[in-house]
Amino acid sequence: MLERMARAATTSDVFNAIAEPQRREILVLLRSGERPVTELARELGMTQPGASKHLRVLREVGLVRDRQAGRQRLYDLDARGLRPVHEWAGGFERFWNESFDRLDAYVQDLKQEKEEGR
Amino acid sequence: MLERMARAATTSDVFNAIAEPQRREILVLLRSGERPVTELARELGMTQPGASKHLRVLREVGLVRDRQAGRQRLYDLDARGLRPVHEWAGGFERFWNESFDRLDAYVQDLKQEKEEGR
DNA sequence: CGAGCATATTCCGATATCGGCATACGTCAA
DNA sequence: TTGACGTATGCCGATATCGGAATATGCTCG
Repeated sequence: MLERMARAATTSDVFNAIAEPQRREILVLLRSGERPVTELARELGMTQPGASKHLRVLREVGLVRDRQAGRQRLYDLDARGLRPVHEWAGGFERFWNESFDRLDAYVQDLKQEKEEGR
Repeated sequence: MLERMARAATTSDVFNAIAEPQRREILVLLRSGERPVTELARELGMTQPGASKHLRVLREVGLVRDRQAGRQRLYDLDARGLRPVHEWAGGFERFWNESFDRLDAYVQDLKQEKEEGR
């Protein structure tokens, strides 16, 4: 069934789902509690259909849950899917610290040269 | 100049750059040291042009550095750009733990019921 | 300089993305 | 039931993505 894909479907994994800035903003907003679509749209300055579409993606990768509350549909955060992202990036911690050390050493060198210079 | 964009350019931010699985694999490989393009391609089972293209993206967002070494171009990890990703995801730690707690509580409940049942 | 290896770029096709707009669906309340 | 509100879906245009294949560029050594 699969013809060649142009890019991993945004709907198929968390890394793709959070590649879109507005979706990250939605997730951040949801940390302070569940919300109906319209309110999210308003808070983020997007249209209602826009918000709905992003929420659909987030739901499909399991980052949000929804429940019906009267006429409204409340969306709620389910952050468990972000753990793999955190862990994956964390696997590089040693390396960005290393880079920092190098940078730090470099800055130290510059300072020293300057002081020795005058 | 900017006509409407279909998606944030993959080349413009780290979140998009790491949305592609093969690029994540490249980064992981580079943790064990710098490598020429061909070796990366071989190790990941991709074509040379394919590897080059992914490396270009990674370079443009600053996740890798390259240096010329004879005929080869060696690519090296610069993981500093992954720190924001780690931190962003880390901002949800409290929430996935919460979810875990809930799940845990639920499992406990099930156990208890079972024990009380017999 | 010219051969040859290493890498980058270009062009292509198929597909996916995102935003906007119109509209369908769903639920409640009178 | 009908109306009104809240939300989802469908379609469109512009653009970007990815992989493959061919080809261009770069660098080194004889």
